[in-house]
This record gives sequence, C-alpha cells and structure tokens, in this order.
Amino acid sequence: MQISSRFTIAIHILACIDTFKDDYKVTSDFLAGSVNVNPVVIRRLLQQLKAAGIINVIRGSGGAEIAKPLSEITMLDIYKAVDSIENGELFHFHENPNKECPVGRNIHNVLDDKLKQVQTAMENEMRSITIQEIVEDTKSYIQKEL
Amino acid sequence: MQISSRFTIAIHILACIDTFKDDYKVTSDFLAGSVNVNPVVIRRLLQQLKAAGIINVIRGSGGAEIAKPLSEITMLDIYKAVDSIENGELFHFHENPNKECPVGRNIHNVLDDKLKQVQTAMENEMRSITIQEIVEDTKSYIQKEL
DNA sequence: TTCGTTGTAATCTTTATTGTTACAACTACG
DNA sequence: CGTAGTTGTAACAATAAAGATTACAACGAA
Repeated sequence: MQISSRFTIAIHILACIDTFKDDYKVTSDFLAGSVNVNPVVIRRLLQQLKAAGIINVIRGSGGAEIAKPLSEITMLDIYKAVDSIENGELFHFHENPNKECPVGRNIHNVLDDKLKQVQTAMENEMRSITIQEIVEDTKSYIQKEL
Repeated sequence: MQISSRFTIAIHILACIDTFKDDYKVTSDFLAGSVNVNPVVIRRLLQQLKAAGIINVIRGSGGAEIAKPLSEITMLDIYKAVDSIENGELFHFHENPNKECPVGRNIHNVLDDKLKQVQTAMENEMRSITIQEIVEDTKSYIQKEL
C-alpha cells in the first residue's frame, strides 16, 4: 500500500497558508476548496499539525497560520505529524511466523535491522527537504504563469 | 499505510527455500506452515517471484528453487517483484487538487520531483541489501541456537 | 491411473481510509 | 447581548485494499 494522502494534503495546506496569508483568511473551507476534499478532513489535519507545533489554528474567528520559521519545518516533521504510516513502522511484517520453524522464529532477528535501515534512509531524505523550499518553488511556479 | 506484508513474506519464502533446499521438498504447503498464512497466498507470491525470474516453481511434482545466484538478488528486486506498492508510487497523492487555485494547479509541479527523490533514496538502500546477506544471517542465527 | 502438487478464479472477511452529516463550543463584531 | 462564521469532534457511511478461504482444473512422477 501507499503512504496516506494525508501527507501530500498536509504539504498542500502549508503551501496554501503561506501563499495566501496576506490576502485571505485561510479557513478550513478555503483550504478544502483548494485541495478538493471535505472541510472536516482538513480540520483533522490542522489539528494534527497543530499538535506537532507546526501551525496555530484560530478558534472562533477562524483561520490558520504557520507557527515557526519555514526553514525549520521539514518534510519529515509533516510526515510524522500527520501519522502517514501506522505506529511508525514503514513495513508491515507478517504477524505470526511459525516459532516451530527455525526460519520462522529467526526471521525478525534477521530482518528488523535491515528494514529499519531502509526506513531510516527514507526519513533522512525527507529531513533534507524543508517547507521553505516547497513554498519558494510554489511561488516561482505561480510567477511563471503570469 | 504500510508497505504490504507480501514483501516480508517474500523474503521469508526465499530464506526458507535456501535453508531447506537439501532436506525437504519446499512446497507451498511447507512454506505456508513456516510463514503461517494460507497456501494460496504463498502460491500467488511464488508466481510473482517466478515472473520476475527470481525462482522456478516445479509444477506437478511440486517445490520451488531459487533461479539465480543469491548475491544477484537484492531487496529491491523482491520489493518490485511482489508489487509492494501501487503502480510503483510510494506516495498517494490526493486526486483532484483544484485547478482554479494557483497552489492547487501547481502542487504537482512542486512536489513530484521531491517525492521521487525520497522514494529513490529508499530504493537505493534496498538495492544495497542482497538475499545472500539475509540467508547468511539466517544461518548464523540458526547456528547460535544449537 | 492415482496422488500430491501447482495455477488461478471466485468470493468473503476484515481493516483502513476517506467522505459526510451534525452539532456543541468558541470569538469577534455590530 | 446575540448573531454569524468558525473550529473541534463524534458518529457513521462509503469505498477500497489486503488477506483468507474454498474449489477445482491442469500437471507430472511413480
């Protein structure tokens, strides 16, 4: 299976918040319009991003804003914030290898480290990409349209 | 979501085939016993591994064998053989960003390369781990038990 | 020709994701 | 005040994917 679209939606949300911060009140409805999903889906994501300290959400009057410098928010932060995979494990290990079989009872010993190594390589790459880059790229693509 | 357990099961299968090749006829039932899943699940995986040229499956009399040197089979080969993710894309991109919105119509331009970059980092790490290592580790863990 | 096996279709169950409705709680503002 | 526009969140429906299971034809060796 693939990594949940919550991840790309969350990035989309942050790009919107920054892009439109001066011209619009960026509400869950506004964001839902750009992403093209139900506003409740957006609100749930906003809560997760807020819990991770990435954004502030203004209750009552509405709107969301980014809570810290864009250069200090990485793809990995977002990935973790929105719980893109189950309990932090990228690979779904088959549940009950047979303990009676020599291979079955050792397969975890053999694989766990190697799977972790792969997952870490992926996470390190995510850590190297910041929202700042993403927002800058977005602005430059929008510029090019004019 | 996580990467399908087909991936870890496929590795488990290969470890079994090699470990038991001299002492047992390694059938789908035998493998199903070690992995602890239905034999049909195993047969489907055997077909995928066969299609990728990784194993041969003996029809009629039964059994499976590895088709090429262990050092030439990487985790990435297995990962791709068993279709661990949908149509080769690790990330599920939200389907219909709004083309009326400047961010919505450019989000793919902005993200596609970066997502690919992360996926490639993961795949490169997988390419560096061979079944030979895995089989050797398995044998050494089994040795240690005695 | 019989036996154990593979190859594969069909179907069911389970689980996760995503979508939707509904409504209480909240804040700013007239 | 109280009203309008929001957020926060529960509850539940819809969809989709994974995995389990049953069934059986095709195959090969003895």
